[in-house]
Amino acid sequence: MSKKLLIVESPAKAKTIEKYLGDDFTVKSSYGHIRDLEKGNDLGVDVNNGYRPNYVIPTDKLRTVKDLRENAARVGEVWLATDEDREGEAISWHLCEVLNLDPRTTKRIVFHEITKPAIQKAVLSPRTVDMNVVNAQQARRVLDRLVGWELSGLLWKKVKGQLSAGRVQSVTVKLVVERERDIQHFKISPYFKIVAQFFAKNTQGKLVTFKAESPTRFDDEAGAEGFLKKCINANYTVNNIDVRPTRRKPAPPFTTSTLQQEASRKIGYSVNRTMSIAQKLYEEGYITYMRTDSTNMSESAILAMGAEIVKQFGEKYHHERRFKTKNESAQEAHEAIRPTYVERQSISGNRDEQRLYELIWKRAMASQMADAELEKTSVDIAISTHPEAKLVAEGEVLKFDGFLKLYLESTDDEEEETQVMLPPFVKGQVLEMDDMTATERFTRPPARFTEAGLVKKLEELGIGRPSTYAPTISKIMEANRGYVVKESREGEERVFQIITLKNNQLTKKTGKEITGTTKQVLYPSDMGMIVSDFLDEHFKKVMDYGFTASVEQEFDHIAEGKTEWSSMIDGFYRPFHTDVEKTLKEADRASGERILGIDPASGRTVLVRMSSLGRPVIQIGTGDELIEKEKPRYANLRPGQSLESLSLADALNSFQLPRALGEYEGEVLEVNTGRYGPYVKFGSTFISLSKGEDPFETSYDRAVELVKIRQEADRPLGQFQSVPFTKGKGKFGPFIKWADLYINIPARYSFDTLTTQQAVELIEAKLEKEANRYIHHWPEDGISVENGRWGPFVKFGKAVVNLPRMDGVKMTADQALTLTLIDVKKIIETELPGAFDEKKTPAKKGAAKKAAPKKKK
DNA sequence: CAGTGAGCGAGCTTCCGCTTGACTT
Repeated sequence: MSKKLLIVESPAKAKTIEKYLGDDFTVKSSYGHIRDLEKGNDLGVDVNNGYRPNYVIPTDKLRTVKDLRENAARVGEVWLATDEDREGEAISWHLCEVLNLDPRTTKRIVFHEITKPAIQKAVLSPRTVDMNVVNAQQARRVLDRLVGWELSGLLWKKVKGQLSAGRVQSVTVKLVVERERDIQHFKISPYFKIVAQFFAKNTQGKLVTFKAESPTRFDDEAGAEGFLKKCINANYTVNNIDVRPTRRKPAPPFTTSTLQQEASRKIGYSVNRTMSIAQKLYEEGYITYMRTDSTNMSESAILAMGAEIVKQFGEKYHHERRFKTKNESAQEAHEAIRPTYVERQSISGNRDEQRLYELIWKRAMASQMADAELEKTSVDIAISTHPEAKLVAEGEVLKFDGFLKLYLESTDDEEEETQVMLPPFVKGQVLEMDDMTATERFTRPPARFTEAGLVKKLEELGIGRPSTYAPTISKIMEANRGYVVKESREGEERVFQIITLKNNQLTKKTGKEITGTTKQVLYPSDMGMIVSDFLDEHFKKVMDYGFTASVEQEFDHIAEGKTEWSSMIDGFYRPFHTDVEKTLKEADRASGERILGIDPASGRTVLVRMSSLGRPVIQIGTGDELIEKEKPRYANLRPGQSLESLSLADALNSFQLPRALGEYEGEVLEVNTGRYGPYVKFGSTFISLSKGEDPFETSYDRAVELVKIRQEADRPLGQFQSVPFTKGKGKFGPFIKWADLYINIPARYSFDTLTTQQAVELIEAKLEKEANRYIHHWPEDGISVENGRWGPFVKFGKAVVNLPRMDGVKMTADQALTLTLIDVKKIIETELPGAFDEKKTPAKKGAAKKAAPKKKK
C-alpha cells in the first residue's frame, strides 16, 4: 500500500484530479510558487558570483510547505504535476529542493486539460524535471529582479521614494503616456460627407426610405456646397447593382485576455472584477482554468459541444473547429476558458457570476457553430447633372445566422453600423430623392485605452502573462503613487455645418454636438509622464516595446539547452548596470519643471513642477526674484489639468483661491481647496463640495445652499433611548447616526421623508443584528467570537484570530458555540504566542501583530 | 480632516509570475 503524493499548483485542480485518480494518489496543491528571491536590501542575486539566486520560502508559504513536507513523509513516492510551462517547471524543481527529492529521478507529469482520459494517460508516461526549462525560468526571475530593483532604486533617488519600475509595468505606463500625447498632438481636421435620402418601394410594395452616400468627401464647405448645387434639378437612376455573398466566422473560445476585453465591452466589468468572478466560477467547477493563453479545447469538450449544438439548433448549425493559438508568446499550459459541462447553460450564483458564465458559454458554443452567411448589396446611383459623381447605397442581409444565433464579438469602435436592409432594385430604375445633406464631420484622434484595451495591447506585444494582466493594471493605478488614473471626463461642445438640398433649394444651418466625452478610460498622471520620460531617456533598451519579445527568445534558447542562463544574464546586466550607475551620477532630478512665463502682477516667473511630495504644483517666484526669507506662492492644479499642457492663463487663474463669498448669518463664507478637496468654509465649519464641483464656479447661493443642507443634517431627527440621532449622506450612501453607530438607510426608504418612526425601526434592527453578531462575548477579557462574512472568527481586542481548521474545513457557527473561554484563549495563544504573558492591553497586541509582518523583512 | 509644496534629511520603499485567501465597513 505505497500511496503516492501528487502535487499540482491549484487546490481546485487538486480536488478534481484526486477524483479521477482514485485511491493510489493523494493530491495536494502548492498554491503557486513556494520559494522566491529574498526580499532584502540587496538584490537577492549574487551578481559577482554567477548570479547565484538566494531563494527563501516566503512567510506566507511556510504553512503550505510544512503541510507538503508532512504529506511527503507519509507516502512512498512524490509525483510532480505542476503546469507545463516555464513557471510550472520551476515550481516542480523548487518542490524537489524543499522536499528533498532528486530532480533526476522524481516523476514529473503534465496535462493540458483536466479530463479523466488526459490525466490517466499522463500518469502512464512520467518524465523528470527539465532543468533547461527551469534555468530559463531562473533567468526570467533574475532579470526581472535586477531590472525592477535597480530601476526602482534609481527612481527613489532621482524622482521620489516609493516609486516602482519594472520590465512590464514601465512599458505599460509608457503605452498610456504615448497614447495621451498622440491624442494631444492630433490635429483634428474637418471634412464634409454627403448623404442623400431616397424613396423606393419595398418587397411589399410599401414606400420606404433608404440612404446613399457619396464616396467622395470634401475638405471644405465650398466644395460640399458646390456638389449640392450641381445636384439641383438632377434625376437619379440606379446604375449598377452588386450583390456579393460573404461569410463570417466565429471567434475562438476565450483566453484570459479576450475574456477581459469582451466582459469589459459587453457587460462593463473591470479586468479585476472579471477575474475575481471567473475565479469563483472556476472554484465552483463551472468553467475551466481562467488564466490561460490558449484557444485550444479538449477533444471531449469539442464533442460534447457538437452534440449540444445539434440538439439545440440542428445539424445545420454545427461546424467542428480547432483553433490554433496565434499569439507567439503563448505557452499553452491550459485549455481555453470554456464551460466544464456544456449541458449546463445557466448556473446558480449571483447576477455577476451568471452573466459572465453566460458569456463564456455562448462564446465557447459559438466557436463550434457554422459560419454566418450574409449578402452584401452595393447600389450605384447616377446623378444626371453630375456624370462623374455617384452615390452609393449599401445594405446587408443575413441569409443564415449560424453562430450569430448565440454570439457576436464586439469591437471597440463606437460607430458600429447596424445592419441595413435595402429595398429591391432594377437597373435603370428612376429614384425619387427626398433630400441631400452635406454634414461637417471631423477626423478623430485615437481613443484612450480602456483597462481591457491595454491588456489587449500588452498581449499583442507579448508583455506580461495571463496571471499578471489584471495585477499589472492595478499596480500602475495604485492609489498613492499612481502612474495612471481611470477617469470619465466630460466632452466639449462643438458646432458643425449642415447644408441641405431639398426641393431644389439649398439651406444652411449649424448643429451642436458634444465631443471628447470619455468613460472609464486611462489617463497618465503627471508622475506617470515624468517617470516614463525619465526611464525612456536613460534606458532605451528596457523601455523598448520589443524588449520582452527579444529576451523571451533568449529564454527559449536556454530552455532548449543552447545557452547557459547566467551568461545570458551577464550579457544583459553588465551594460544595464553601467547605465544605472551613469544615470545615478549624471542625470538631474526629474521634476517635470516647465516655465510658463511671467506673472503680470508681480513680474515674477510662473512655473509648474512636481513637488517633493509627488504632487504637481504651480509656483510664482523663484531664486533671486524672492527677497530674503520670502516663500514662493503656490497653487494646485485643477482636475483634468496636467503639468505638460497647463497654460500661463490657466496657471494664473488657479491663484484666485481662497475666494470670499460674503457673509451668511453673521459668519464669513469662503471657498477654497484643501488637502481633502474643495470646500466651503462657514465660520469654523468645513463643508466639502460634491464630487466634480468646481470651487472656481461656486456662487454665494450655492454656498448658502450647502450650509442649509449641513444645518438640516445636524438637526436631530428625534431621539432613541434619550440619545438624539441625525441623518446624513456619506461615502457608503445615506445613513442614520445614533450614538457612535452608523446605520445605513436601505434604498426602500426615502431619505428625504424618512420619519422618526422609521429611523427608530432601523436603529432597533441594527441593535438586534449587533447583538446577534456575537457567538461568545467576554468583554472583561476583550475576547469575542463573532459571525463574520466568512464564518466565525475570534476577536481579541482589535486583533483578529482565525479559528483552527479541521482537515482544511472551516468551523461552523454551531461548532464555535461549543468553545469555552479556555479553548479560545488557547487558540489565541497559538496564533499570537505570548499574548497573555505580559501585562499588555489586547489592543496593543493587535497593533503589534499588524506591524510584525512588515518588520520581518 | 482643511492653505502642504525647496532649504536639513533618518529610514523606509521596489520587481514578475505562480497561486488563494484575505478579513470584519
